[in-house]
Amino acid sequence: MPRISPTKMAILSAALELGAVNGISGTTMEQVAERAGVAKGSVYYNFSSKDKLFEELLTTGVSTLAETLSQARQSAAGFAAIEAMVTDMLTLIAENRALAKLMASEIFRTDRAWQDAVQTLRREAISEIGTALAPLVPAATSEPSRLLMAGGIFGATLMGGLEWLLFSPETDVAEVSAAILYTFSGKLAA
Amino acid sequence: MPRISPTKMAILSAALELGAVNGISGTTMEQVAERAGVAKGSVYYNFSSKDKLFEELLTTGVSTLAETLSQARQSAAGFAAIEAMVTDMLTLIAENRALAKLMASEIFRTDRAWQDAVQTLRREAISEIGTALAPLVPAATSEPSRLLMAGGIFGATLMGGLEWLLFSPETDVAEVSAAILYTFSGKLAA
DNA sequence: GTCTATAAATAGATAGAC
DNA sequence: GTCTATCTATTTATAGAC
Repeated sequence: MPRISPTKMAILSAALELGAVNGISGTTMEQVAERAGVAKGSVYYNFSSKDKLFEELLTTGVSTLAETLSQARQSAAGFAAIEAMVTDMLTLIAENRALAKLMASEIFRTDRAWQDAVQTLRREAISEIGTALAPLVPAATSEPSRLLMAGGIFGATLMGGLEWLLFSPETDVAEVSAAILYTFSGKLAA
Repeated sequence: MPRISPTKMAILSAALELGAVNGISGTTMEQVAERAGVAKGSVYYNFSSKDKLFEELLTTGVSTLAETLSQARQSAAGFAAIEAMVTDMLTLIAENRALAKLMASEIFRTDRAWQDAVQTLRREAISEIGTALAPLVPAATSEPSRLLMAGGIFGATLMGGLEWLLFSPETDVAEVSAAILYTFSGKLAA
C-alpha cells in the first residue's frame, strides 16, 4: 500500500467535507481544488476523474463499515453480537459524521459509476449481520428472510444514526444505541 | 384541485420511470420529453423547472406515505398498530416500486431544492410511528429517544423493502412483513 | 398548448508551460 | 507535481412561430 501524498490527502478530505454538505453531484472539481488549496489540474493529476475520486472515498468508507461489523460480530455470541454490531456501527457513524452522511445518501442509489463497488460492500455488511442472526432464528428460516431481517437491522441502525446526527446530535451514543436496541428487545410487543 | 392534463400526467410518469432507473441528476429534461412523447418546450410549459417537476413527484409520494402510516396507526391499538404500519408501508412500496426507489435515493439528502418539503414529510411519517410507540415504551422515555426508535422502525422497513425489491422480488409481501416484524418481536433476544 | 431552434451557463477534462 | 488557460460537451432554460 503506497502511502498517500499530502496533496492527495487534502483532496480526499476536501471532497469528503463538500460531498457531505452539498452531495456528490452538487460538488464540483473546481470547489474541491479550491478547498484543498490546489489547482484543478492537480486534482486530475491525482484522480483520473470525479467518479474515481468519490469511488475511492465511498469504497474505503463502506469497507471500514464492513470490517467494523465483522469484528463486532466476532467479539460476542448470540444476541450480544447483534448488540455489539449496532453499537459499534453507531460509534463509527459518530466518529465520522461526514462520511456517514455521504454514504447514506449514496447507499440506495443504483445509478452511479461506483454502484457496483458500493453495493457489493453493502451486501457484505448486511450478510455479516445475517451471519450473526443465523443462530437466533428458527432453523427453517429461509436465506432471503434472514437477509431481509439483517437489512432491517442495518436500516434501523443507519436511519437511527442519521436521525441522531441531524436532529439530536447532543444525545450520547449509549442512549442512541439503547433506543435502537430497545426495539429489538421484544419489550414493544410485550 | 385542478385535474391534471394528460400531458402533465405523461410527463410525471416519464420522469418517475426515468428517475427511478437513472436517478434524478442522471435524468435530463430532454429524456423526459422524449419518453413522454412531447417536446421539451411542453415540459417547461407544464413545469417551470426540473426541480419543480421532481419536487412534485417526491412530495406527493412522501405525502402518500405519511397518510398511509396515519391510517394504519388508527386502524389498530398497541403493538398491532406498529404491525399494521410496517405491513402497509411495505405494501405501498410494492405497489409503487419506482416511486419507492426514487424516494429512498433522495430521503437522506439534504442538498436538494426540495429537501425542505421532503424532510418535513419524512419527519411527519416518523412522528406518526412515534405516536404509535408512546403507549409501548416506559413513561420515562424521552421524546428524542422515542423518535430514534421510530426512525429505526422506519429505516428497517424502508431498507427491508428495498432489499426485497432489489434482491428477492418474488417473495410475498406477507413473508417480508413477517421477517421485519420478527426482529421487533423479541424472539431474537430470547 | 405545443413545437423548433437557440441561448447561456456550467462543469468535467486536457494541454502544455514551469 | 503543480500550475494556468482552454476546450468541449452537456444540459437547463427561453424565445418566438404555429
